[in-house]
Amino acid sequence: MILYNSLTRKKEEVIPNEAGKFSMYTCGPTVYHYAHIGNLRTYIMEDVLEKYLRFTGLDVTRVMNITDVGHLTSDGDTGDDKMLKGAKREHKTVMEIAKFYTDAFFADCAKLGIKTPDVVVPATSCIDEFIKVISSLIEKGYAYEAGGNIYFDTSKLKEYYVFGDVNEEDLAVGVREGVEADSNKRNKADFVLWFTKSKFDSQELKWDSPWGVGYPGWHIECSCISMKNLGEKLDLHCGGIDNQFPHHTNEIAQSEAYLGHKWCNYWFHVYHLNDLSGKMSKSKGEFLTVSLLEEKGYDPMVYRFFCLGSHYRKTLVFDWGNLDNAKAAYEKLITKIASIVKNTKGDIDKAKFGELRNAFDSALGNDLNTALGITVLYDVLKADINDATKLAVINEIDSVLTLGLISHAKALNEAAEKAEADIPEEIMSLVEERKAARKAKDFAKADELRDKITSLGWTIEETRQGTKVYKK
RNA sequence: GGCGUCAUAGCCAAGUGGUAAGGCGUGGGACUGCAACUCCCUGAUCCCCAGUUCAAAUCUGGGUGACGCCUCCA
Repeated sequence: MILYNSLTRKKEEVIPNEAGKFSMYTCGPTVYHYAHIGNLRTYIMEDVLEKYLRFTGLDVTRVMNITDVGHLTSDGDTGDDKMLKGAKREHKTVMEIAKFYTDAFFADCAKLGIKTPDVVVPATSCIDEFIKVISSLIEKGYAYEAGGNIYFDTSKLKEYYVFGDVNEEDLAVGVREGVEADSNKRNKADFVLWFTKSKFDSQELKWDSPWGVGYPGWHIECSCISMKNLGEKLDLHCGGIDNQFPHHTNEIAQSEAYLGHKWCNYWFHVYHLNDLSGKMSKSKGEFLTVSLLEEKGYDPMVYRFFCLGSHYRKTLVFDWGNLDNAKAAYEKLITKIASIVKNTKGDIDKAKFGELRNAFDSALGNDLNTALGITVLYDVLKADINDATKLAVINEIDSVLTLGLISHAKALNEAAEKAEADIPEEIMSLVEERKAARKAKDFAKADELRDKITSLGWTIEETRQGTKVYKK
């Protein structure tokens, strides 16, 4: 496939290190709170990428970390630990918080059709690995101790700013409020590998290390977890665009300093979901979670459909009107599929099947053009082929898009049948009464009866197939 | 200030030099007692300026705007 590589800033043909196999690393969540739907956009797009790579025949191994320690709100020496903040807020221990929000994260993922990666690793389970790599970095002269902490020395690298041509002098330091420069650092861009003497000393989770009792910096976990599980050469690393710098830049610095050779070939960054006022965050505006979407009557799949309608390298603006737009489109799509899902007779037209499958393949194969992939879905529905063939193609497409197309369509049909069977006597007699009124052209009475049926929580419609009654 | 991404109809969006796909919405129509459903029809010269070319939304140069990052963030 062709994919935009953030590292080279070009679209490139993806060539695995080892033919037929593919290693993929994903920056997982910091489990201090629920994920909001902006966070989840990234995981949705990564999920589609993973499934598409499998669709093309690659044997993908995907690893994700869970950040359950060491992620400070500031990388200076002064920030709070996010995990500890969460724990304080909820009067729980850090481990309880981590467990709770890890479970919540995967529950949300499941609702959105996001497959759990093959390997999921909490940072706290790899402390030995971190210590091993940090020790080695010190030995090799890439890290130093200052003020009790271990820092990575970015001046030892030939190239540190790999994602853009940055002149360090031009970096604005402390542009954000509340960020202080750390005077222990030898260079502006140096970052902490291990904390022992943080000013913030109430850190709950600490481990012994050659440099004293402490805890790891944020960046080291991803490098170590990736190298431990996927080896010295990684095919693709993905994450949200905001992680490009400093997190991913630092990962490359550490990993390649440690390994002594190139580490990861392709970098995939998903752009943000914004609201009307800009970047979505957990602290401002509505805290949009999957549960909130459900409460408001949106199937989580509608949100997935909304995301797939746009390109991962484009900022997507969320507002309820846009989501309604996606909801209407998604429901219409399901309705259309529901009308063909019953009719599976006939042979699959192999040639047409291949043609349509190819159309989808080349859409996704061109820098993951999911919007065009969805268009292929409409082409399939309109194509002059039998329903069995249509369903076969849709099934293929949905193995990548995971919009629950066929299962939702079947559920829709079943629900309609069930609803019909479940209509209580009381409603049924009103419906019959209304039919009689209509026949007698007493439309005032018919409308009155429809209002009554509606007020009892049922909906009645005249469709081409006759009167349809169903629970709201 | 530096770096990066993006810029096509009300919204989402395709398009990778040969004369603007598709979806949602809107408006109109068919059907229906009405409504809903369904079906049909309906819209843009592509942020601006200059250049290359027989031909540019697509290439080049210069602007403008939005968003992101520059040590919390997906």
